[in-house]
Amino acid sequence: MTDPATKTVKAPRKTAAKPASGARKLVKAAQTVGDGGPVDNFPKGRRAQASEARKAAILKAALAVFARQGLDGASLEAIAQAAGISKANLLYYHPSKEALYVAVLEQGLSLWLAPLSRFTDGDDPADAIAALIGAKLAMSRDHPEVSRLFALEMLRGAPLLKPVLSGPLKAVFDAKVAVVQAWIDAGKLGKVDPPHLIFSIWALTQHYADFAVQVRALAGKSLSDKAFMDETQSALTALVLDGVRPR
Amino acid sequence: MTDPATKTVKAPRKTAAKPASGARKLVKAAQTVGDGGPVDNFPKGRRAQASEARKAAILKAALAVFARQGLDGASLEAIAQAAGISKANLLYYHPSKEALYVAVLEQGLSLWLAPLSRFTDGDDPADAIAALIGAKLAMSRDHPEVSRLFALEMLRGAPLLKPVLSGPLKAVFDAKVAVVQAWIDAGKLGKVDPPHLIFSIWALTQHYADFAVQVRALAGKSLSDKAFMDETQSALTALVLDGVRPR
DNA sequence: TCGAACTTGGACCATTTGGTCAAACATGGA
DNA sequence: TCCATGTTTGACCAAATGGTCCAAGTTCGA
Repeated sequence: MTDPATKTVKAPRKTAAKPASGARKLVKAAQTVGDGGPVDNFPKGRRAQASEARKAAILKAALAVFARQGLDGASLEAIAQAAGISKANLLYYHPSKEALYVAVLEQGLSLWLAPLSRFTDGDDPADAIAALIGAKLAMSRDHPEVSRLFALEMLRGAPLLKPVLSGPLKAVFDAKVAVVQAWIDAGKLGKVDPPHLIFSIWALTQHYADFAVQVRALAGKSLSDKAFMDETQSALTALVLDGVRPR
Repeated sequence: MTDPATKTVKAPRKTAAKPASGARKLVKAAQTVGDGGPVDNFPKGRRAQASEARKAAILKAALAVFARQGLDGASLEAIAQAAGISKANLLYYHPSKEALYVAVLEQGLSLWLAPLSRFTDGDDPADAIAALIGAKLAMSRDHPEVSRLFALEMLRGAPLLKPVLSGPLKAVFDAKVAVVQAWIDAGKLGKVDPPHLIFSIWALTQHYADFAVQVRALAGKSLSDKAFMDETQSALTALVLDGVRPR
């Protein structure tokens, strides 16, 4: 603060579009995926509790709205209303719409990455693959909005997520590719293309969240239907493991 | 016009949200998918030609912008600029943003539905399935924006497309499910779940268009790369036909 | 050649919306 | 009890945006 003028200016109405790189924050969040974040379990006062509940409510409401309407389509007013607070209050917790969006993305990131992280080398590749399919499908059932949010972000060209994709995610991805390759080398798996296998499992499972409307229109069911969930899981697992050709 | 007042009022600024059902138009478009639309090949004047070219340019520009930014994120100004005309002129051709969006969707519908329509009963299910995968994958390579546009529409809950989904598309879908079932009954195919097989093929192939950023970030390639295209096609075909388990 | 019909875009307008501000309201510790 | 600190919101503001209007071209058939 050597310039005395800056003291009074106080940012003259958002000049130009700031770099606004919430991307950095997302990369950090992706790296600390397993640890569940800061624990801070010391005794909370009523106020702190209420505040935390509100913050959670805001993120939940924002996720719901963003996942349906997209970043541009969502209005702060709509999110605030869904969270049961005023728009001004919403902006008290998150300085801007994009910051809120980043916070939502950040929160979803761990859920998003968890299944692949748990995909580890084991005796039976078939079991590991089945487990991965199960985990991702459960994710599509229990948190379809998260899946949709990420799909939306990809469709935009992932301006905020790209650093995560080519950074932390690529690291995990490469590791899992190696795992699959090891299975193939050991003769435990047919000669498949490891990267494509992972893409395939993602595509197959996320489809049921992202294209849920279509699935519902054509099959008449959704994953929230227990029978349909089971049926889908077996169908996908069978497809990936054995394909469709008669044996 | 019994009320003299209405004469001067002249619709006081778009009253309430009209039904605005461009959905009807879409359903009709979906039904006439194969015929390539009205042919009208009578001699065209210079004017008509230019007009047609402009219309095409508009739809192309609109597709590009809508597919990236979504209905809400896209601005008429941006589309007009991409098409090289003024916003007012754009609105001369399409009465509203939503109407333009519907027109774009309508145009993409035939491309979108074509591969499945061509999926017919034949001697060898393996060939038919491989062909379907090839066609859908080619679609992802040659018209990724169309794929993304539809994905975007699904993620929104398909407000405009739902009638198409549960109408014409469901009809085609059911027919193809029957085809697959017949193969199974004839012992030409393993005991797969026909609806899920179709969903799977859609999911697998569209993934490479919709999640192209992610694929590029993780695999370093995209379908426009000939080698990667071939590799992807074999990988997906092999997966669907034979699965990953060693034989 | 001439005018009716088709095109085109600059100026405008109303509304929506992201964001700011200051004043009112809690609340919990001293 | 009292106030410093943290919350909450209604009133506002400026920019962006969908859409309208009208005047100025263009084209093409008669």
